[in-house]
Amino acid sequence: MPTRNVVSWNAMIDGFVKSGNLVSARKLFDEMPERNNISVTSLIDGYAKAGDMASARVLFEQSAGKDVFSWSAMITGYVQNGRPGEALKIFLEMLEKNINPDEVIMVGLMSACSQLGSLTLAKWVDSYIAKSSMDVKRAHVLAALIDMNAKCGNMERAVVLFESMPNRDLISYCSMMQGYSIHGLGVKVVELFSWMLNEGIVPDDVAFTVVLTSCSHAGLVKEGNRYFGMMKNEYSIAPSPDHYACMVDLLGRAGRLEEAYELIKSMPMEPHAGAWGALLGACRLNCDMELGEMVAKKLFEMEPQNGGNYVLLSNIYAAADRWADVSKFEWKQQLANELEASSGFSQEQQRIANREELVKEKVENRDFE
DNA sequence: GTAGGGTTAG
Repeated sequence: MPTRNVVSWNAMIDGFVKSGNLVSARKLFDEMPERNNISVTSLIDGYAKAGDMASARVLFEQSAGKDVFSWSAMITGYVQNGRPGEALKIFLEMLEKNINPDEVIMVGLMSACSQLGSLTLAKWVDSYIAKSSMDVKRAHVLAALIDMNAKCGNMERAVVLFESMPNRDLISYCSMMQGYSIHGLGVKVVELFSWMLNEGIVPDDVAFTVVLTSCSHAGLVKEGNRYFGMMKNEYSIAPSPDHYACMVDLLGRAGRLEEAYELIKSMPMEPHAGAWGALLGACRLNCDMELGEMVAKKLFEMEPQNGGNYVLLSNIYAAADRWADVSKFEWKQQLANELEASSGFSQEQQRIANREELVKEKVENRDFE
């Protein structure tokens, strides 16, 4: 029974993909006597999850009779690898092939749209879904719609969608809170967070990241501290290095540099560059040259290729009227930029970024009707 | 036996 055979091969391929063993997945794929769309989609997804969109693309182009699943794997692959322009492009290609998108594809497209921040596209996608026969009440679809509208600057629409939900879950709350956060409405974020708790929804590490960064940006020190404690004590979530970085940022912005520094030193793990970077930003904000120099020195060692650190230190010197030091570090920053530009990885990143910009521009000028 | 929503800097 050849059909049955394909099914078992596919199950094995998917097993390898899910466990991250792409080499074995590929080996099976090459060796199997007969392949179908499912084999291809599994492997495309594997490459996409591993960040290798080039291989995914080759496989996709080679496959005959592409279906919604293979298109979907490509679209979400680009989205998850931060290449929304490519996701959009391939979506448009799919429409030209007269393949109808389903909910999963639209969720991917909305995520791409959020990343692009294009209100034009957001409006088109929103009405496209409304006109379609898709189930708009599905949690995935709604959360994506809320996220897209909030990130593309249509908060009113995001609010309407959110309030129309009969059962809000953790993700839709996070989308909404993040939306308020982006728009500088930290007080609303805190309010929503407590509503969420009142509804009996249990926050996770991401939810705390959202509320903590929001408190930090809005200067809500007391609340931030409270949530940080709540996360550890009431929900038994061990703070990640990123949570610590949020708290360093929160304290630092509020001018409490000493406490911020103490917090870094008290971390149970080695602080990452993000935490030190938050402290350096705070040193700049509070014109603390002594601590700033120390932190900057550490960061120059940890990530010499990051030009931003040189900028921050030279800003600190500028504020202190130490112009000789300023020019010294501006020169160093230039060096760091050149270093970054000369590495192949960054060139690739730059190439992608330029391409994304181009696609975005085209989208803005396109008539979505 | 295949694809899906939320987080992190200055």
